[in-house]
Amino acid sequence: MATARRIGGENSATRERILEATEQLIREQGYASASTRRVAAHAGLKPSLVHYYFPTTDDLLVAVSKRGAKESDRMIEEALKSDRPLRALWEFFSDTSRTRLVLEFMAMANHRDAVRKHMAEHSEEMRQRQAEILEKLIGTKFSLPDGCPPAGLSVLLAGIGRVLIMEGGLGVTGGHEEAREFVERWLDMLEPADVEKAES
Amino acid sequence: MATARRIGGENSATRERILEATEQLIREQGYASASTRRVAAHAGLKPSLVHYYFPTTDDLLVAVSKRGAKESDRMIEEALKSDRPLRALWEFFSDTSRTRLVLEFMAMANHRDAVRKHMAEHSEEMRQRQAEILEKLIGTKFSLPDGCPPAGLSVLLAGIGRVLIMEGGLGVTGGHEEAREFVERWLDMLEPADVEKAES
Amino acid sequence: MATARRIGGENSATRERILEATEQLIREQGYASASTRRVAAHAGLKPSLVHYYFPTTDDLLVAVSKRGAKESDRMIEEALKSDRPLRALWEFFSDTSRTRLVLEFMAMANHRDAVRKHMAEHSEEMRQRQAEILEKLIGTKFSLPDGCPPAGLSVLLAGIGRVLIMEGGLGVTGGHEEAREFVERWLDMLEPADVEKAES
Amino acid sequence: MATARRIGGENSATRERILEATEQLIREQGYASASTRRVAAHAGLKPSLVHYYFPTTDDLLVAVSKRGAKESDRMIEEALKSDRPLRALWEFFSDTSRTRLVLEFMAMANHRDAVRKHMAEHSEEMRQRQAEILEKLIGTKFSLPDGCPPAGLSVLLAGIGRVLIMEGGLGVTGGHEEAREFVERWLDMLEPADVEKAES
DNA sequence: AATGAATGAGATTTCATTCAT
DNA sequence: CATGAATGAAATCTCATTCAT
Repeated sequence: MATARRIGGENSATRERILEATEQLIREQGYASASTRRVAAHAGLKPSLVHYYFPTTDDLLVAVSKRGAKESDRMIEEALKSDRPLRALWEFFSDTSRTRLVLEFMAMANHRDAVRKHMAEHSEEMRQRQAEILEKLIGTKFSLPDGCPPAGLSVLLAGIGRVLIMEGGLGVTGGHEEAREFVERWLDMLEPADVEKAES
Repeated sequence: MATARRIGGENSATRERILEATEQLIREQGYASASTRRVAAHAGLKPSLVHYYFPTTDDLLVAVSKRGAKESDRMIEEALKSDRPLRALWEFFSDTSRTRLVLEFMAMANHRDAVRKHMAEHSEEMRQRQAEILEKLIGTKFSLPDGCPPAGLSVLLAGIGRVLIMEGGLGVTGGHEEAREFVERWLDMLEPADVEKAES
Repeated sequence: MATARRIGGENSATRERILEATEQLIREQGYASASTRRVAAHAGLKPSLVHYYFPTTDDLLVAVSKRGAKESDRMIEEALKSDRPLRALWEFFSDTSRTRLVLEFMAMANHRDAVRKHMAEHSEEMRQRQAEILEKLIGTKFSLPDGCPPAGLSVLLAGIGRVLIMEGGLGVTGGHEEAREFVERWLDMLEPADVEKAES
Repeated sequence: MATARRIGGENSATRERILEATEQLIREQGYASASTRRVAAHAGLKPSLVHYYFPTTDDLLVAVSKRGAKESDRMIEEALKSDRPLRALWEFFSDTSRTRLVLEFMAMANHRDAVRKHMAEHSEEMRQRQAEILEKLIGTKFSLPDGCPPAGLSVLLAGIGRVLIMEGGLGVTGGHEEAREFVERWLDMLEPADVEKAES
C-alpha cells in the first residue's frame, strides 16, 4: 500500500524539483495556485511529467504535505533538544515560512480529503510528541505555574503563532507587538533564562 | 429589508440568496469550491444571474466578506456590551461557524487581492475597536494583572480561538480541552464572575 | 428529473447540429471516435459549446441514442402499418445506416452505463411493440406455420439483419446472398405476396 | 508450451499473460478500455513491458484477435467432428464468452484498420470452412429441406447466436426463449437426433 | 430584471509512444 | 529481457466572462 503509488523513485531529482516548486507556489500564491500546469511551468518542466511522478493532484499535494511534515518534525526535535525548549518551540511556531505552508494545507484540507486525512494524523502526532517531551521537562527544567498541561500549552503557542503569521501576511499588525511581548514574558516566567546557569 | 421589494439593488432578496449560498459553500467545502456555477446551482439560480448581481467573482467574494464582517461587528458590539465582555469576546472568538468563514477568507486573501485588501482593513479596524473598548473597561470592570495591553489580548484570544476551530474541523482535538480550560481560568482571573454582584 | 439536464432548449438548431455530427461520426468511425473535440470539429463548432449543450459525454451519447430510438420507432410503426408488415420489418432490420448505429450503441453499452440502461429499455420496448402487432396480424394477414411466436420472430429477423450489416461493414459477404434469399423465401411463405389480392 | 522457457518470443509466458489480460478487459469492459496502461495494470506488469512485447496498440489487439480466432477454429473443428455437427455449431454460436469477444472485435474493426483486416479475413475463412464441411454432410448426415445452402446456414446461426448474446449482455431477454426454441426445433428437423442410430 | 448562447482558457487526467539503459 | 523517464496529443470537464435580447 505504502509503495503502490510511488512512481519514479523516491529520490529522483526531478521529483524533488516538482515538490519544491509546488511548495513554493503554495506558500507564495495560495493552494489554489498549485495546478499541474503552473507547477510544471514554475519548475521548468512539462505538465505531463508532473503527472508521471504524481498521477493525481492529491498525490502531489499529499506528498508536499508529508515533506513539510517531515521538516516540521525535524524542527521540533531540534527545538525540544535545545537549552530552552519552550523558547525554541515558540520560535518554531512563529516561523513564518513553515507556518504559512501549514495554514495553506489546513485550508486545503477542507475540500481535499486525502490532505485532510494526512494533516489530521500528523497534527495529532505532533501534539502528542510535544506533550510527551514537555511533560518530561516539567519539574526539571521549568514549571507551569499557571497550571496549563503540556498538550494545552502546545495548543496555545500554535494558535498565537499562527494568528501572527496569518495576519502578518495580510499586512495587519495591530496588537502583534504587544502579544509577542506578552508571550515572551510569559515564557520567561515558565522557563527562566537562568535555567542555564542552574544547569551548569 | 424595509425596501425589500426593490430588486437588483443592494437589498434584493435574490442578491441575499446568492450571498447566503456562497457563504454556505465556502464554509462547507472551502473557498476553492465557490465558483459562479456552483454558487448558482446551490442557490437554485442560473449562473448568469449570479453575474448579473456580481459582475466578477471578486465582487461576489468581497461582498460575502463584507457581509461576514458586518455580522462580526454586530457580534462584537454585543459582546462588549455584555456583563462580562472578556468572556463574551472569547465566546465570539470560539464561535465555530463565524471563525470557519474568517479562516477561509484569510486563505483566499493569499491570491485574491481585492479580498486581501478588505480583510486587512476590517481586521485592523476590529482590533482597534476591541482595544478601545477593552481599554475603557480596564480599572473598572477588570484588570490585566499579567500586563498584556488590550490590543495584545485581542490577538491572543483570536489566535487561540482560531486554532481550536481550525484543528477541530480536521478532527484533531489533542490538548484542546486543556487549552480551553486554561483560557477560561485565566479569563476568570482577569474578569471575576462576582463582578456582576459588584455592579448591582 | 427529465428536464433537469436540459440546457439550451430542446429545439435549438445548434443542439441538432451537434447530435447530427455525433451520429455521423459514430456511424462512420465507431463510437470511440465520438469525443468532444472531434464532434465539435465535425460540426464546425467549438468544443466548449458541445459541453454547453451536453454537460457530460454520457449526456451527449444518450441523447444521440434517444434520437436514434425515436427514428427507429417511427420506422417500425410505418413498417407495421404497411401491406406486408413482415417484409417491411425485415427491410427495417436490414437497413444499413440504422443498424450500423444500433450496433455501435450496443458496443458502447459495455462500458457506458447510461447508454446501456437506455439501450436495454428501448430494445425491450421495441421487441414488445413488435410482438404485439405481429400477434394481431397472425391469423388475419399471415400465419406462422413453423410455429415461431411473434417475439421470437422479431429476435430472428433482428439477428440475421444485424449479422449481414456487421459483416458487410467488414467486407465479408460469404453466404450473405444465400441467407438473404432464404429469409425472403421464408417470409414469402409466412406472408404471401397475394395477400394483397385477398384484401381487395 | 513445449518451448515455454524461451521468453520473449511467440511463446513467452509474459506475452501470454498480456494477451489474457487484454482479452479479459475487452470482454468485461469493452474494447475502449483496453489501453496499454490498463492492460499492464490488469496483468500486474509495467506499461513499458506491454510495449516491449507489442510495439503498437494495433499489434496487441491484432494478436488478441488472432488468439481468439485460433480458439474459434479449434472450437469449430471440434463441433464439426461431433455426432450432431449442426447442433454443435449452434452451441458454438451461442457460446457467450467467445461471442462477446467477437462482437467487441467487430466494433473495434470500425476504427482500427489492422483489426478490420484480420477480422475480415478470418470471418471469410471461417464461413468457407463451415460451408465446406456442412456441404459434405448434406445428404449423409442431414438435409436442408428448406433449401438454405450451407454458407447461408452459417450466416443464419451466427446472426441469431449473436443477437442473443448481444441483448443478453444488455439484460434484454424478450423473445429469446421463443427464438432459441424455434432454432432448436428447426435444427432437430434438419439433423434429427436419431441420426445417431441410423449411423451405428 | 433576467437569461440563453457562446467562448477562450485552463485544470485534470489518460494515452501511445520513444529512448536510453 | 525489462524498466524508468519523458513527452506531445488529446479527452473530459469547469471556469469566468461577454454579449444580445
